[in-house]
Amino acid sequence: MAESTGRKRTTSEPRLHGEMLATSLLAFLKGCNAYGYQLSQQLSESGLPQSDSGTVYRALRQLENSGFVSSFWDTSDQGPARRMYSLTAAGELFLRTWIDALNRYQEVLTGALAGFDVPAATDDDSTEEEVT
Amino acid sequence: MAESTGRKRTTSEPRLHGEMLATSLLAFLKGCNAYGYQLSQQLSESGLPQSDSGTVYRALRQLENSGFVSSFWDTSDQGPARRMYSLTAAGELFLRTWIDALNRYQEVLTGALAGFDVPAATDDDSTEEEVT
DNA sequence: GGCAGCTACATGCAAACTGCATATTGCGTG
DNA sequence: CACGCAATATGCAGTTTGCATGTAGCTGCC
Repeated sequence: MAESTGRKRTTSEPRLHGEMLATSLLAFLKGCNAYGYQLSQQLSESGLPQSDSGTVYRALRQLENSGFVSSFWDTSDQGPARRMYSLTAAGELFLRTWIDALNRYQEVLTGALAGFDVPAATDDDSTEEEVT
Repeated sequence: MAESTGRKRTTSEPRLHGEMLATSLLAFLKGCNAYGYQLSQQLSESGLPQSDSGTVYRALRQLENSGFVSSFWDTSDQGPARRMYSLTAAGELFLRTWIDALNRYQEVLTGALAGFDVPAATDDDSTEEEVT
């Protein structure tokens, strides 16, 4: 319609993307093989931030280029052909490595809050309550 | 054409960036105020993936534009002036919200490795499965 | 038949982001 | 002085992303 050339970052919610999107996809594929549309919907129902379907398809392609997933065209069912993805050994290894890094990351975040108020502490916590 | 100008994506390690960098910075600032160089070094020693110092400075600027941190020039010590950052209330709220999303994200990842089905994720943590 | 609507994947574009190099200023030291 | 470190900042080109849009196959409905 009007001059809508500047589209990025308007008033929308945050979207899942980047490495967190990629690793979420790998995690879903660890459970069972799936295709893009299906994964996109699983993400919508996962409680994570929403993700753009175009970004999901591109992320899957990149994961394939990196060797973390493999794909083939599935025409066994009706409807448009589906590109079925499955996790490779390299993808699973990457996922595990990522989870290790994620634990350190989470330590940094929760460690910062630890001295103030952490409702559901991971381990023991002394008497440290709301500080206002 | 130019053979030395294209420097991206050669053979380097993964770097911390994006929202994970931003939230790590917020977490450090939750503990105490700090300036960019200092934060950049804390990140280097944190066990997280390394981060580029230029990216750190730009991330801090963006956090300030978003209202999550505030800054002032500190010239009390010797040496070049330091831009001191401190966490704002909005930044702390954002950090907490992010940690909530992070927990869901981590459930997705670890749930995938745990055993393909996490039906009762409420309070069924009596036994810990070891997945070989 | 016509056609709207859903499924499933893909891409064009401009804005945003990133890695690397480099520039700048202030200070200390041999 | 020349050099290096501390501390911040930016230019550049390649990459990623959000949003819109386009393609094609199938179903339901009149």
